[in-house]
Amino acid sequence: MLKIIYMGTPPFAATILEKLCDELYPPVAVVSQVAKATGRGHKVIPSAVEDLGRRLGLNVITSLNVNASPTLDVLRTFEPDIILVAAFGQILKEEILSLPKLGCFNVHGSLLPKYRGAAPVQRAIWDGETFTGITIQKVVRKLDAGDIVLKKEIAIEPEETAGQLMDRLAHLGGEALVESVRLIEAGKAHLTPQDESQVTYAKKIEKEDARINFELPAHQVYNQIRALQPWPVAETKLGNTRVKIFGARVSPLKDAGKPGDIFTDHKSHLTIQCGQQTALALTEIQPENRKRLKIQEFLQAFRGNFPFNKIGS
RNA sequence: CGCGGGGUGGAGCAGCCUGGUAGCUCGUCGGGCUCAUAACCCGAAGGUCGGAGGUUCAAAUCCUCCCCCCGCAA
Repeated sequence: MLKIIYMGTPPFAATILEKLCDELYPPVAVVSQVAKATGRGHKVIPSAVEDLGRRLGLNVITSLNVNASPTLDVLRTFEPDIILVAAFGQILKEEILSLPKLGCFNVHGSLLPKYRGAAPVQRAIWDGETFTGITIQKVVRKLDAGDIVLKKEIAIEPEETAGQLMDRLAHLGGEALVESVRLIEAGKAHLTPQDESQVTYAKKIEKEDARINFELPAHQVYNQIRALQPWPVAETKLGNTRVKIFGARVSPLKDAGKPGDIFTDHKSHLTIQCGQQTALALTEIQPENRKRLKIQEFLQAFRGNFPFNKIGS
């Protein structure tokens, strides 16, 4: 029986852990980030992986730093054959990488060497890619630069958000990981080096990435809106109110105006002029402190007298 | 005990400060107009104003506690 240590934190990693257990590869230990006081009222909520691990009766370890001796010492006692990592959120140092006989392997949400880094799914959507995938790679000291065990491709739907794609990738990632573990266990894995000339990076998404720039063409804004769900969600300002944009579609332009100009019938649609003669019709938005509203519902509050003719700051 | 906004017919909101007949924009149902319509006109149904106490002649409105939703920050 293969002794596996699994490291992961968010729902993406939990989905993969579930698959692993379903396929009779339950880890001897699960490592996750420590639950922090978070959210409204600073409630302490365990990570998705910690939560699932406990529900499945697995041996769950939470650690602020797996590379530090208290946790490291515990991990050693398991004498793992292999360590599997998915969206864990900590960089593994040499002591860990050399711990398991078969090595450490990672589930990455892109087709490496493209989109190395923290936000491969979001960046792929933002860039308007039409397909992406999962790569199972050996973990090395350089981030996401390890040899590849296998890749699985998937199409990105035209209206798909990062959250939806992430979900699908998690399932694909589970399959890819199980397949890889079988290969590795049987000694049949062929590790392929990455083509360094094709490398691109997927920079971490920051809160500041949320601000929409309507000078850009509508399709780019639209991609941003899809890429930033469920977090941090693309936003702009309407008067003094911050407004998150959840849904929109590129719209044929009827009137010409400056980027940020609003065209509305005060009733059923609200279209914004974007750059390069394009326009974006908002379909679902959320003003701060309110819930998500279809554009018709939002406009209703104004009773046919929507007072703004510009959006953005 | 992190900061803040909100819960009013099926939907979205106003009214609350300065207590005194439940309002607006829609939707629904019925009727009319129209070649026709998600358009227009007429009419109707639908709410113990999140819950529980309290103050008052009188509470959506003022006070107390509780529940739920949301934004920020982390």
